[in-house]
Amino acid sequence: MRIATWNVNSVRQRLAPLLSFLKESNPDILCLQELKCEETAFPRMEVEDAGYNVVLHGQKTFNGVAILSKSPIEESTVGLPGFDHEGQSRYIEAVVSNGDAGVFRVASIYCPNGNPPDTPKYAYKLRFMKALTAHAFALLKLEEATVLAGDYNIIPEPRDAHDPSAWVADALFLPESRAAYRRLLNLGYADALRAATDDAGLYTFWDYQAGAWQKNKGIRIDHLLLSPQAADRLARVEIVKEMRAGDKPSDHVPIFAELA
DNA sequence: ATGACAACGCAACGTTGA
Repeated sequence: MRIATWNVNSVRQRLAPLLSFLKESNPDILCLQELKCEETAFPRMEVEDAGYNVVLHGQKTFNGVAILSKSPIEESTVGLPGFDHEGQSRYIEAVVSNGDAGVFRVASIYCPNGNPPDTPKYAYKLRFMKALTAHAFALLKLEEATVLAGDYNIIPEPRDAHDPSAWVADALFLPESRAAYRRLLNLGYADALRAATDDAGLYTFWDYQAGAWQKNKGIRIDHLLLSPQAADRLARVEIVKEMRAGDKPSDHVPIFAELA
């Protein structure tokens, strides 16, 4: 069972790379973030023709999250429970029965960026993380194979940035942000990549500006968090780095967890 | 060298993102 997450930075601009990713990488489940369109503008027919069921929470211009699944989606909920999202579409959760692989609960999450830190945007980010942590704690009690996947907009550790010193005052790397991420891990969720490797220099985002990709000045901010029941089955993690080098790339690349 | 990007809405350039 292969589950991936990808911030596409506009699903309409990324339709060709998305369809080629579905065909070549063949994920069973794919979580998307930053759709940047309302549900009526989502390329549903193209995605369904590629063999996927879809649930999504769209929004004009900004945000927007989706879950794509080869197997039928049995139930889905829109929005982070207990959180006043103020009109921002950043969370969708679904239960998928994946044949012999069993039942999975999956969330596609687009955590707020939070910059600049001295504004309400940062307070919103921390408030989102607090609500996410409370919900993640409640989900643990279900004792299911759960994957909380998405763009967390948090660099967990210095080894997750090409130049950590450049990020010390940024909402993505401030101590409060990193502590909020650690609180999720401390509940008992595993950061899939860190369960697989200790290597530094593994990134999921490279800025469009200043040749960041060519210089490999990246950061790791897209994460798959696994409940104990999911983590027990983790076989492999892969960052699909080559997607950043393709035509009209997103500034993020997909990351996969393969569960046995 | 102090610039360098992309997407949106909407038809000029300000806002947002990271």
